[in-house]
Amino acid sequence: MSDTNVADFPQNNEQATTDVGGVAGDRLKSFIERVERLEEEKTALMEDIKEVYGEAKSVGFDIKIIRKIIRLRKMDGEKRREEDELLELYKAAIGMHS
Amino acid sequence: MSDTNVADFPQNNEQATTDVGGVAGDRLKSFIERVERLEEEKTALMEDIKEVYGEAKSVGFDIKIIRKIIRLRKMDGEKRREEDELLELYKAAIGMHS
Amino acid sequence: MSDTNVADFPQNNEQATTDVGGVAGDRLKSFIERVERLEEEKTALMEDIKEVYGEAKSVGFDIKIIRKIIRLRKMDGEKRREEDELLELYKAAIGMHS
Amino acid sequence: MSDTNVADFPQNNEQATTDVGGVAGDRLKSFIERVERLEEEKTALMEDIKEVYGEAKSVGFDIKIIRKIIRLRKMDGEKRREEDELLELYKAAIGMHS
DNA sequence: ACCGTGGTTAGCTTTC
DNA sequence: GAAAGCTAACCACGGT
Repeated sequence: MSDTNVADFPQNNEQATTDVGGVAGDRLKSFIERVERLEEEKTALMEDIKEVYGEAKSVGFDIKIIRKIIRLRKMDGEKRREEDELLELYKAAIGMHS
Repeated sequence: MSDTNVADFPQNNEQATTDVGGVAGDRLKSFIERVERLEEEKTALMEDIKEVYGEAKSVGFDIKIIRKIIRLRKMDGEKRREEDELLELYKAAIGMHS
Repeated sequence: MSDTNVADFPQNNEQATTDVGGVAGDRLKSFIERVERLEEEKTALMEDIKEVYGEAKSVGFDIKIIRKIIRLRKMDGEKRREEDELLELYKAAIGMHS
Repeated sequence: MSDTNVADFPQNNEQATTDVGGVAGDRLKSFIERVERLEEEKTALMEDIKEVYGEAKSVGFDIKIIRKIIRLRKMDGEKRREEDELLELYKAAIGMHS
């Protein structure tokens, strides 16, 4: 935390939190840390998602198909074309080559 | 959930969970729903992040600057980790196992 | 080159280059071939890189180490650039235009 | 070149090129620089490719379609499915919605 | 409203 | 064949 603290860049390290160069240091720092905390959580979530996919894969599912299904459900409606692709994937997965 | 349930596609809708076309329907459905739940959380998090940025902006900060600082700080962390890994590699190369 | 010429797909094969279905055939073809040529060069370059690694390996170096060093050096460059950009941003924020 | 020279890390800076810790410094440095040079060229090429796409776009072409054509030509054969997608894209481009 | 940039995801290659 | 790193494609945001 101390060595490469970029956020402190235009800031004095005296006791108080006051402005330097027109930038309210502490306020800024607080925003930065809030974002960083949220991004950490987001990263954790992304890892969780990956794990679920890994689990599904290890049980024999085709991740590509699952992803497509999820995307499809999100779109939900329009894009019938995607459904066609899914159908093709299913057929390929079953070994039913078109 | 009922209208465009693509996941059910190659599946019979009888009572049980059994295989259809080599795909274990219920198992699949469970994976899909877990991912969807996690992605919802992720979306919420992304909204939170946006809010923080918005708040910062409304108080006069430049979002671009904040983003760059955060990226820089992330790079610091990554760089340090890479350096540690490199050191490990060197040690291993010399035969100095940790 | 002649057998599966997909690019010609929506095109008439008459003498001239004119539009078919709203797509200017010759123009399109030219772009495609330029990209393909560049990608060939890129592929060659990637092979060269591989060769260098192979050579290094054959002389006893640990490729993993070399890769990591290169990545680290690249990060250094990127970080410096980012820092410069941040400085510019700060200056702009203060109204100190370079 | 002088400040963060990671490659020099476990190396003495005396006059000669000799081994330190079992690693032949100069030799290593040479490999690293060769790779870096090649990667620079590769990056330049990637930029050129982007430019071509940009040019095509500025003249009204749909980059997505061009990419798909190029991919298709590279695959050349197998993957009739891709061709179907291309057909759909064409139809959409022309405004002929399926 | 468009463009450019940056961040996310997906596919591929390569390594263990 | 599983895991990771790399590359490429995609998408969304912010700025102009």
